[in-house]
Amino acid sequence: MAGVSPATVSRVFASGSSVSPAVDGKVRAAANELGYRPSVMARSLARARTDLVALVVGRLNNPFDAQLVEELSEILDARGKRLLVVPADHGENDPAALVALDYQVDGIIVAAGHLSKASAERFLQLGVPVILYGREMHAAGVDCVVADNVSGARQVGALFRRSGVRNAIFLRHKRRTFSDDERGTGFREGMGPDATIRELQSSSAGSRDAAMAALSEWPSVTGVFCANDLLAFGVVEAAVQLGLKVPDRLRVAGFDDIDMAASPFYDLTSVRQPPGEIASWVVERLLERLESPGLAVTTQRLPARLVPRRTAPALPGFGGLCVSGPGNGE
Amino acid sequence: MAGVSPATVSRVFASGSSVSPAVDGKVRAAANELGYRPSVMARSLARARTDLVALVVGRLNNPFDAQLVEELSEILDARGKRLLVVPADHGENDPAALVALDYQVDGIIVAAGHLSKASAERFLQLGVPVILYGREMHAAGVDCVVADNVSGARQVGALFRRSGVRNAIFLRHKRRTFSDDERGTGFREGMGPDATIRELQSSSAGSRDAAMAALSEWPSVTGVFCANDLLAFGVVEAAVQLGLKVPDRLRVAGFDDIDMAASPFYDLTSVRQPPGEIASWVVERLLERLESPGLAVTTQRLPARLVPRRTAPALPGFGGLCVSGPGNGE
DNA sequence: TTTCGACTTGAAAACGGTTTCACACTTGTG
DNA sequence: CACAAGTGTGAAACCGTTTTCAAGTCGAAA
Repeated sequence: MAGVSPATVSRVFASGSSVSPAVDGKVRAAANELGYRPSVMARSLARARTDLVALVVGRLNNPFDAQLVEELSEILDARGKRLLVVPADHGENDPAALVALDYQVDGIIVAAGHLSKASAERFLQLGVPVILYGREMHAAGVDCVVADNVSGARQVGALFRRSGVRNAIFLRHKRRTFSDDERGTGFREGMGPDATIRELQSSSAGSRDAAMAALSEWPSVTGVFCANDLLAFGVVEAAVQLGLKVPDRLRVAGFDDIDMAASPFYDLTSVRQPPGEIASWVVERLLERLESPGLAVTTQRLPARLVPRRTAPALPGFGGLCVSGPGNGE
Repeated sequence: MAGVSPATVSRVFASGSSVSPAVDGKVRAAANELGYRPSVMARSLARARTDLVALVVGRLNNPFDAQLVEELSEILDARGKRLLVVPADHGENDPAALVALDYQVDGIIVAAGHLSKASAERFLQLGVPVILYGREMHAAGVDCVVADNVSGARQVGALFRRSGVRNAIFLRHKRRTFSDDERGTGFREGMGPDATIRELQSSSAGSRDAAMAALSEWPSVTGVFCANDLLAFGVVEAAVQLGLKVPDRLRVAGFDDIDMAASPFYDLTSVRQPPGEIASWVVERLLERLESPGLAVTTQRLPARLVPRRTAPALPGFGGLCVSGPGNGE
C-alpha cells in the first residue's frame, strides 16, 4: 500500500467509521492511483451480506413482466442492491430458489407461480426474506405484493353487465395461475349470478384461433374478458375476422393495461396495474424486512383501476376513468 | 461436521477430485442432514471465479430487448452461470460497468450504447472479457455480436425503391445510436442515390405525433422506414389518422420484427433479427473467450432478413420471405 | 519382505476484506 | 498536573471455501 494500514483501508471504504481526514485522503489517493476497488465478494464473505437480491422469474414475453424486471432492477440499484436473475424453469431437481440461496442473496423476489412452499420455508428458516408478487401465499411467512385482481376484474364484469352483456367468455392461460383464478372470480362477481360465463384456455400466441373457434361455436356471446391484454388482442383480431363489430356486437377487455392496449387499432379496455408501483412496494417491503426481520407478514393489495376504452366503453355516469369518450351503451 | 474433514468436503462438492466412495457417502449424508450447501461467495473468493456474468442494459420497453434479456438469462443459466443485471443509467460518476467489476464477474455483456471506451479498456486490462451486442466497437479488444443492420435496411430500401418510392423518411430515435446509423445508411443504399430521404427523430412513444407532423408537412413522401417496430407502429397509426392508405399511398417498414409486428392491424413489414440467435452467439463467444483468453477479437454479423407484410408488400419475383401474399406493386 | 507408485486424506496457507480489541494519543475537566 | 473520556489506528482472528503439499494407507511388483 502507498498508505499505511490494512484495516484502515476498510474503514475508509466502509462508510460510518471514523478516519482522520489526512489518512482518508492518502488512502483514497493511493486507491485511485492503483485503481483499487474493494472486492464485493470478500466483503460479502466477511459481512455475511451480499447486497444481492435474486429474482426468480419466468418468461418475459408479456411486456408487463419485462417492465417489472426493469423497474425492480432500477429501484434496487438505487438502493445499493443488485439484481440476480434466476430463470424459473431451472430443472426439477434443483429449484431456482435454492440456486439463489447459494449466492447468499440478501433477499429473494419471486414472480407469481415460481415458488414452492418447501423452498419458501427453507428460505425463511435461513432468515432470508422472501417477497412474492403476483400471487398470495398464506401460511408461509412470505410477504406478498399483488394487484387487486378481484376488484379490477369485478369492475370489468360490472361494466359488461351494465352494458347488457349476459353471456360472456373468460379467456385465461392454459397454465393455471393464481391471478387468473382471481380475475375469473372477480369477473363473475361483477357480472352477477344470472350471467352465463364460460371459461376458455389458450396460450397468448394462440388466443386468436381459440377465440375464433369459441365465438363461432357460441354465437350468443357478447363479451369476452381476458386474463391479460395479450390474450385480448387475439380476441379483438378474431372479432374483426368474424365480422363481429366491437364493441357493438362484442365487448372485449383485458388486464394489465400494457402500452399497446392504447393503440388506436385495439383501443382495448383494460385494467391498469402499474408495474412501477408494484416494483416499489416489493423493494420497499424487502428492505423493511431486511432491517427489522421481526415484522409481521403482510400482503399488500395494490388497487387495480379499470381503464375503459373503445372495446368496452364506459357508460355515462358509471365509474372508471374515461379515456375515449363515454361509450354508446348498447 | 458429522464426517471427518474440512478440505475433503470441498473435494466432495468440487467435481473432479477423487474421494473414496465411503467418505463421499458420509459427507453427502451429513450435508443433506444439515441442509448444507457450499457458499458460492467463499468459493468465488478462493477460486477467483464467480460464475457471474453482468449484463449492462438500459430500458426494456422494447419487447425485443426484453426478449434478449430472457434468452441471455436462460442460456447462461444452462451453462452454469448467473446473470447480474446492472442498469445502465447508473449515475455519472460510477459507470455501470465498474459496478459489475466489483462483483468480480467472469464476464460482462453490454447492450449497444452503454459502454465507454475507458470502461472497456479497464475490463480488458483486468482480463475480464467484454461482449458487446447491438453495436460494433473497433479498436478496443471487445467482441461484438451485431445484426447486419446495413444489409437488412438495404433490403427495405430496395423494396421501397422497386415499389416506386422516391421520397422517404427515415425515422430514428432521439438518442443517437450506432444501429440507427447503420440502418439509415443501409436504407439509403437500398433506395439509391437519386432518392430524397429525410431523417427524423422521435421517441417511440411520440412517433405518431412526429409522423403526423412530418407527413402533413411533406405530402410527397411515399415511404417511411423506422429504426424499430415501435416507431413504425406510430407511423402506421398516423397514416390511418391522416387518411393515407397504407401501403398504396404510403409504405411503412420497421426493424426487429417483434411479435406485434405480425398483428393483422399493423401487419408491418419489418426486418427480422432473432433475439435467441443473438443471445446464443453472445454467450458462446463469452464462454469461448473465458477458456482461451488469447483468441482473436471478432465481430459476429448475424444475418437480418426482410419480412415483407402488408405495409410494404413484397414484389413478385423480388427476394424476401413472403408472409402476406405478393403485394400489389404500384 | 522391501520398494515403489497410485490414491486418499489432512494441515495449512491463501482469497480480500471486516471487525473486535487493545493501545497510543489527543483533549477536556477538576 | 493527574485522570477520565474520547479518537484514530494497528494486530489478529475470522468469513467459508480452494488448493498445494506432505503424509499416510494400501496393493502390486520385485
